[in-house]
Amino acid sequence: MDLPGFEKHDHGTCIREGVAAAEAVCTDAGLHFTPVRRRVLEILLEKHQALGAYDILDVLRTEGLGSQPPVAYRALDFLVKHGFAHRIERLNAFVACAHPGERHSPAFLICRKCDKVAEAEADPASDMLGRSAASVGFLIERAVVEAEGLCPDCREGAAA
Amino acid sequence: MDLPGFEKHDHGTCIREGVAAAEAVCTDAGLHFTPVRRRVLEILLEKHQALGAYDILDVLRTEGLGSQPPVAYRALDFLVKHGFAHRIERLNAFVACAHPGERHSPAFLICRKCDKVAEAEADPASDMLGRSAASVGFLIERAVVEAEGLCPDCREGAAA
DNA sequence: GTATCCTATGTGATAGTATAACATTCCGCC
DNA sequence: GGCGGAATGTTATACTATCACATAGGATAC
Repeated sequence: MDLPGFEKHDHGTCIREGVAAAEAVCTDAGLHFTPVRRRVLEILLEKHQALGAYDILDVLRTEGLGSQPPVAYRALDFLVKHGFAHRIERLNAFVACAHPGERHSPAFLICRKCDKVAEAEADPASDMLGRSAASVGFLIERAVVEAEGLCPDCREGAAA
Repeated sequence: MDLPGFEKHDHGTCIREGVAAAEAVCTDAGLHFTPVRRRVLEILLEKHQALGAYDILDVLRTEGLGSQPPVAYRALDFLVKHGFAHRIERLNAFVACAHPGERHSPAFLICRKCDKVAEAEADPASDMLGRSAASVGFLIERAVVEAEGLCPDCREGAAA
């Protein structure tokens, strides 16, 4: 499995590909990939970290792209809805999707030290939770799976 | 697996046992199971639903047990810290623990229709996420696993 | 070409969630 | 009876998110 957040990679490529993928999907589906939406996705892609809506709004503000919370929230809603970004419930924050365009049910590994977030795959039907749910007749529509701990780099540096 | 939230049960027993278990653990560990803490646990145990901190505060207020947010948050922090309750990140809300006193890493099934929450077990090391994490060297310390969907009862009643 | 509609954006106000900071009280212990 | 730690009371404020309504822009129908 590839966990882009924690491995060496060409980050410029990351950003370009993320934006390009979103653009392609939008063109295909007739969605409007407007300047604010594009810029918010770029901001998210710039780091493998989760950013709060107000962090993003701060950037938009300095760039004259919007100054009120709804501007950021609307762009984020669009990105999340169409699978270009994900919301991290644990952090009330957002990350760019690592596999835009593909159907997936994401799981996240969140480093509590450096705040990096990696996206893994966790098909809810296949694991223990899925089996418990099936056994009582619960229908899972969406699953939030967020693990918190230490990434490989931070583990090395610190005993705690 | 037993999922108390969705099965017929004697709910009075639920409450009494929950409080008794917490009391026993506190006595053992020398923790102070104060009136506010006890009452907040009771409030949570009254429903198999997640309650917001301010919902709880409303009840405390009518009973003269406290009127400001920190009162509720402090009691909830205590209950969560010692495993008598859990926070549901997806809902910014809290539920009583279904297995107080036992070590466990909980997973939740949240019904989007009736808002009931059942607690299941999801050992993060055993599933797909655990394997991805291990394969890149990520150390999982805590996992949030929250599935949203339809409980057995609500599934019957509704096509959607 | 302009009327219309739909989508997106701008903006002010407010709702909902959570914590900081500091004073006070309670209780066990010396 | 004084001390120290834990819990609580209270005020204020920070952070997260949405509502409501006005405006703009671009496509389509006539």
